[in-house]
Amino acid sequence: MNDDKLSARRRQTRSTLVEAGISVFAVKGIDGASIEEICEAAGFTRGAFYSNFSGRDELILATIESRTSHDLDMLDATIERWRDRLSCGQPGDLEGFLTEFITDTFSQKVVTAAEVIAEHEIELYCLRTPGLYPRYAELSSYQIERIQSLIENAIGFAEAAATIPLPDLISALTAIHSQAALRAAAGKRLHEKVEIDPTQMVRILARLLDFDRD
Amino acid sequence: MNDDKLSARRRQTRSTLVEAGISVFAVKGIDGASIEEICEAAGFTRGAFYSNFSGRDELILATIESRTSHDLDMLDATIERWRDRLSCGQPGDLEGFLTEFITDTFSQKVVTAAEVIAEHEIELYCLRTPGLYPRYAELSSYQIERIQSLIENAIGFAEAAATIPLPDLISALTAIHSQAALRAAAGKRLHEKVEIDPTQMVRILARLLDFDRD
DNA sequence: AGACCTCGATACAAGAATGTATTGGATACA
DNA sequence: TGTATCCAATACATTCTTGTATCGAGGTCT
Repeated sequence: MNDDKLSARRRQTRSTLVEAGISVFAVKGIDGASIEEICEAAGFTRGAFYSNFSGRDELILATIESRTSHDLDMLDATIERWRDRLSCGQPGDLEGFLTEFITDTFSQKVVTAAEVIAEHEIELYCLRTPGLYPRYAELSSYQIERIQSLIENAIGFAEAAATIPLPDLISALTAIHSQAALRAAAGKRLHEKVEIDPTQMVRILARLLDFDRD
Repeated sequence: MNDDKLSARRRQTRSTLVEAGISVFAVKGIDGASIEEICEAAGFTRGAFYSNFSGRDELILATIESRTSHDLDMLDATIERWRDRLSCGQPGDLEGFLTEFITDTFSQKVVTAAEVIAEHEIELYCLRTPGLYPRYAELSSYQIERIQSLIENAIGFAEAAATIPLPDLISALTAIHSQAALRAAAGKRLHEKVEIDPTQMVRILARLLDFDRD
């Protein structure tokens, strides 16, 4: 987690290995991928790997740390953007507003098909690896917090109210997004970007809100 | 798929291996589980395994065939039950009706934590295994068909109309269910049963329908 | 420039997993 | 009872994977 102490070279190597891991995991699964394969994909040898990580689990750990930290930055930036927006006027048309909101919140999260698949793979891996689960759960909860904050803002801005408990609303949206991403990734080549049509989520979100406007 | 030609003994062995596979997959992941481990869990040796399956993929295939055929039977039975109900009266209170419907449709599907996790594991494995994906997709689509049929019935019975396209409605419900099942399975021991509180799904479904009643 | 240090490559040993070929016990059948 | 068949156990050869211990190139500091 603390990359700070590491030399630039080392940081670069680690990050290359992490990226390679994602690519290989998407094809072979986490346990199906040998350390050797990952190193090969990264252009290193196993020597480099074991000099940087104690083993597979530590690579996974580095992967979720890096991924989450990136996602959190994106979410925080989005929160900022929407906070600004709060002060400068009306939402305009509802459809457009929600579409923009959903796109902003969810679509920056993941890009290539490989990343989507690897993310699901990692989720399961952490679920069944006691040493990894607590950290995974912690990092997930940070993301949920941010998303909740975003949704609260947006709802307030739209002068609306959630008609179901907020946690349920959020988990529904993330579930739908996560499934949609996986479906979209299924067909594609690994490095194709995954585009998720926001209309399903928009429609559902719209239906789960009450609008006080007259 | 055609167990018909097999002797009872052979059928029993295969099914034991399939069950053992599910247990082991849930702990080790599909690629993390050695054939040996699966056999050990089943009380057989590798000789039995290779006498029954050509390799890991064929075991997975047998697993999804067996699982799906069971699920389809359940769904068909549920469809029957609801068709009967159509003829014998009013839905009564809406909340109760939807709760019963959701429970009926989704809750019989999966039982233990191990099964939930293994199911997700298998989904990803099939996604990245070209030889398995077509069959997996085919079997999934049968299930979707049944669920769609159920939902159509229920909506009609409740004298309601979906306010978003039916496929979107269904995929939303399955996504929510699937995520809820995984979350519920996460904490538990492998053979504990997973209970999914239907209220989230009920509330959302209710919000996604328009009721023509007066 | 020279000594030091960092970091990845190489070589090696040990262990794990796979798949096959063969064996032996049980069961069905005549 | 004898015999043929089926099916899982055993034994074995091979390949894959892992982790460590060592080496050496390239950079850094004085």
